[in-house]
Amino acid sequence: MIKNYKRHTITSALPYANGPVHIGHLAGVYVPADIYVRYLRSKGEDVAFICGSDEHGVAIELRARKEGKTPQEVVDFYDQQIRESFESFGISFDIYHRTSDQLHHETASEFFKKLHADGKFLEESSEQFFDEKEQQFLADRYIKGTCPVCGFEEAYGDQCENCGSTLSPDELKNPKSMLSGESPIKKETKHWYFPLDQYEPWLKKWILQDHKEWKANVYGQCKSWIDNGLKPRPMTRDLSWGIPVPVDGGQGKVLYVWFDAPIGYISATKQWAKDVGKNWEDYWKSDDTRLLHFIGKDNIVFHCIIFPALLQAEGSYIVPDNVPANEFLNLENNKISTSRNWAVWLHEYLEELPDKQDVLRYVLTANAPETKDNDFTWKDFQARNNNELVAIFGNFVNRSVVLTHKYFDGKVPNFGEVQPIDQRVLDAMAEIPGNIEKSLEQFKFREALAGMMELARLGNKYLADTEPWKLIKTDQSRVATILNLSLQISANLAILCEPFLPFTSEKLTGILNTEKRGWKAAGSHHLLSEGHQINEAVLLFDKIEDKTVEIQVNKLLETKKMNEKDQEELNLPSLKDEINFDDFVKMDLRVGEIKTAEKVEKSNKLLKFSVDMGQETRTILSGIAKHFQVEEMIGKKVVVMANLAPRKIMGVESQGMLLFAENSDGKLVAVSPDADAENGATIA
RNA sequence: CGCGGGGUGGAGCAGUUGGUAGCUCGUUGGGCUCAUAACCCAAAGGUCGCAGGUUCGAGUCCUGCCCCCGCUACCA
Repeated sequence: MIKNYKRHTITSALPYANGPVHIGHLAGVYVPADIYVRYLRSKGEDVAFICGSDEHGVAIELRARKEGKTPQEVVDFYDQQIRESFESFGISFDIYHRTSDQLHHETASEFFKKLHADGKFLEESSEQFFDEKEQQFLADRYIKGTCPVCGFEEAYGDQCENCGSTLSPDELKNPKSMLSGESPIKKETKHWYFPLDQYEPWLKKWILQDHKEWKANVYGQCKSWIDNGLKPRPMTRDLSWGIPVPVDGGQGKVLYVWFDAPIGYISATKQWAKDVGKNWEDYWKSDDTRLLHFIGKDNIVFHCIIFPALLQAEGSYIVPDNVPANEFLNLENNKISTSRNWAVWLHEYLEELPDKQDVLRYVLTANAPETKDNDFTWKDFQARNNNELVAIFGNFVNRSVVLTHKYFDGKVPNFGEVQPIDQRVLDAMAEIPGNIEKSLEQFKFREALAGMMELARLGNKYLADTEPWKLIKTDQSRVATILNLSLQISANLAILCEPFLPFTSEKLTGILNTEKRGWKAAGSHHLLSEGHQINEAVLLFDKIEDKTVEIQVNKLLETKKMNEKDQEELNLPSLKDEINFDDFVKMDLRVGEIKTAEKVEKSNKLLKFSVDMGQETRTILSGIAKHFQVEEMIGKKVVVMANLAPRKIMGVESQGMLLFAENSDGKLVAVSPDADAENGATIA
């Protein structure tokens, strides 16, 4: 099934350089990729582990504008920060490159030119919305207007949030630019389209037939895309920040980020090959190279459909053998969000929990979102550290080493006669590396990690069963055998844990006073020779106290609260134009009581109320069905704008308006007078 | 009726071609004392999202529905 590959090119998603990286990035992409790479290297395989910053795209341009910086300044800052975070966590890239680099610009341009020269693109002109004030073409999502289907006024250019209709910007009534708020104009623009539909037969065979072993989430997503019919996709954009379109007519346009970013893998490989004196083409154009992309689930279509099709179109490249995409990690029950600052940032973790990189690597692997979204909690973090790393792994090693010093002056004692219980341990020890390998080859990192821990658990049980601390009084040579074997287990752990816990592996190797061994040595009980002097025990892991974890939880809550506040301030609309007293008294606000409430047919937003206003009862429509249940409204006192001109909505006349407060999260709250306010009472 | 992934004891996960529901952690009880009050043993704990259906028998197959997440706003 698995071909005999000569070398491996392993990429991990390029982080977008407009913010720091957090535990979600680590859990979904970089830790699994690093585990796999370290495992391959440990086996002596030829590996190129590639990554870098993705530094183009509309978001960076907007951010730079907002912060009053140049896009280059923005990406320089985050590139540096991201780079340092990865390095500190032991993510062992062979190269961490950047897409703003000259070499990348050249590589991407060449790639584009080649496809262009070979006639692989379609050129098409169309009218696009253009914001004159900002001098910018507008992506669908940056246009707002009235939905032609339901009349919702805040519909986006691609979809109406209210009725769910899929739209195109042309269908919107009163389109407005979200950048300037102005009405955009139509302007003609030309773009280069990549006709994905032409690659459908090839994709069908390549993925649906030949790669049934891909993870269910990946395979399913691809199948869905292919089955739904592929369409040409524009590979260029009307922006200024990015790689200029390198062909005639491309002035003022740049390559689409999703065209240029994956090529970043190639340019990074080029740079690396140059640095270490290798031939980059071996890693991208040779059939005996295995290409793997580690990504998150949001990137599946780009890495499984678009990029491979581009590579195929170019003609000289290999395509990925597998794309082990993970799902997402949540944090304390909420989606991780950069904009809402709901995250554990790596650079902060490193400062606040120093020397605990392996703990996080462990927790994120044990709880990796391999088949579905998972949740990271600090409580779980603490439990896994204390109950698994400290209690099982660290404790076993410590016991073995301390006993060896106590009874044999820190020299590896002689291995004597093998008893049945020893044999069972030897057998299990010999079997475990193969099991871990099998799991790793299927990208089941949770399972692989559990396999490694099984060996530590086995060690503890072995000591408990043989009780050398009792035997020492009667049978020293038996104790020698037991401790020899315990130390051999520890030496095995040093090898097997290296992909997962590289810092721990190094520490353990130091305690055992040996050289670092490769994966192929694992399973043996001759890793330490008799009489070999080992070093004093140092603790591999420390307990994490409640207080430490509490600080993190509180910090998270604090940050969240603060950000919510900021967000609220940001989101509070600026005050409307000042009005004079005469304008104010024109408004007739009154207390009303809701008598009946019902949904308006064919509208999913409108509720129809009859409101007791003292002298009269009015019919009032309100677009709040998403926020309130019909039942909870009945009997409620509300504030009514009583002299608003009546208006027909969905065929029913609405005689006034109910007042609501809108929170920053968009939730509506009724503005309710106390129950003893009389119906019809005026408000001033 | 968009499409895809997921919904299994308190938490995280396995469950192969349908045949008495398993693992790790936690909990409770016991044992041990070499070890970071760590370790070892045992027990309790599940209407397998809901409702139907096929079958001698369904977590596993079929139908319908519900919930979470992604595709779908600077988020891997």
